[in-house]
Amino acid sequence: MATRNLRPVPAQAPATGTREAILDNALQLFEMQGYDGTSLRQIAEAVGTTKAALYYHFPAKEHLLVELTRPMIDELSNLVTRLRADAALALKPVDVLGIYLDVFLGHLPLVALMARDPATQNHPDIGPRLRTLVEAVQKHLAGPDPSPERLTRTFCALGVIHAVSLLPDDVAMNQRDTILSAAAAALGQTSRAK
Amino acid sequence: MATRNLRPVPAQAPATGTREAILDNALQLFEMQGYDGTSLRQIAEAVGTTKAALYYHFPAKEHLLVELTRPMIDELSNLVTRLRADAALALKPVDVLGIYLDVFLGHLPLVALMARDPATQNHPDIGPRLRTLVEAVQKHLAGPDPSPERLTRTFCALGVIHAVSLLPDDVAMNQRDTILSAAAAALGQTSRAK
DNA sequence: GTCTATAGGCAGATAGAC
DNA sequence: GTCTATCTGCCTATAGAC
Repeated sequence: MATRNLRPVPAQAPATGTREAILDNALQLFEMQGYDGTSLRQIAEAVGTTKAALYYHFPAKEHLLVELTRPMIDELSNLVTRLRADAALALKPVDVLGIYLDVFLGHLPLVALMARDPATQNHPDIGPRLRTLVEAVQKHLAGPDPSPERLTRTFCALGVIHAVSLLPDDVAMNQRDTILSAAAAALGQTSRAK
Repeated sequence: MATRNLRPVPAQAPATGTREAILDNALQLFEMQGYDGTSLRQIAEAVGTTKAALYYHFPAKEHLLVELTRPMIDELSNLVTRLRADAALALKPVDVLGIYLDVFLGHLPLVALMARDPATQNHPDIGPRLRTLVEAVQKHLAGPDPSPERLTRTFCALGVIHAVSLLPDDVAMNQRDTILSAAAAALGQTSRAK
């Protein structure tokens, strides 16, 4: 019941069909109340339909979570694939942070859910997958045989990016370069915010 | 089920009485499964007692949350009081970040719960209070009439500290100065890790 | 594709014996 | 201070009409 003030955020479709309306409302409610704190009755009411209609579109409540998180998981997966292919090479740490940040900025409403909801983190198809992907990015940033300090700093740099979910929406979208610069600084690299 | 490696953390009692055992087990379960995902039956089983016994010690489930979070909320409150008294003065941004970080490190098991659980953030006696306190620290760090960049960087610096809940426990405890250094760097200040 | 009605289970919470 | 037994209500999910 907020976050739709200025221009439309590209990552969120305008909810044409019923199925999209369900996902849209479910995401908003999950974000506010958490997955376990949100009942199918609430979602159905928000959409303007009934619980039974929900079960026509989704076989179980947890499938809402899986469908909602899939796009962002897939993008992270692509990033990690790219990192693996690129193993020896051209991507500098700042570049990796930038791509990682852009994935997060492209899915802001989702980030809050994935970063904060225990039900999401504990779902067998989501939590382990997400942790593996983040760990892969972190290991890449740390480089081979990292010192404890370097390791800690990679966690800190990712922490900056994960914190975008706490930013006011307009700040997050307009300050991309500042955030990247802060993350790079936390990592111990300097980057000119253009 | 961890976090007890080196010197004892003063904030976590060893659970002597039943009441403490209940709080102890509740915290662990809330951390793993979330507040809404944890039933009183589970807590009672973990403690080795019954649901009814829980109700002798606590009038309702939500009081577990309030009791668990109070110590850390109080410490944050003290920090903010200190900042207000100190308004004109001696505490540099890096000092503030250091104190803030130490509060978090002193309550690591709690941080995960307060940072990530929607039920905690939505509880009327916890969420609003916590947000007010963090906002006060953030405003103090930003200084008077901050630029958008400065504002973003304060969020980033706090994001580094909030990320301690994601660190492996041993890293968090042993790398205090590195974390502080990264947070200061994100803010745009340099700090020598001593 | 959406509805009404309902099954079946487990949640939080209470009563009252010991 | 802790127990057994139970109440009430909401939850996820299903059956079957339209």
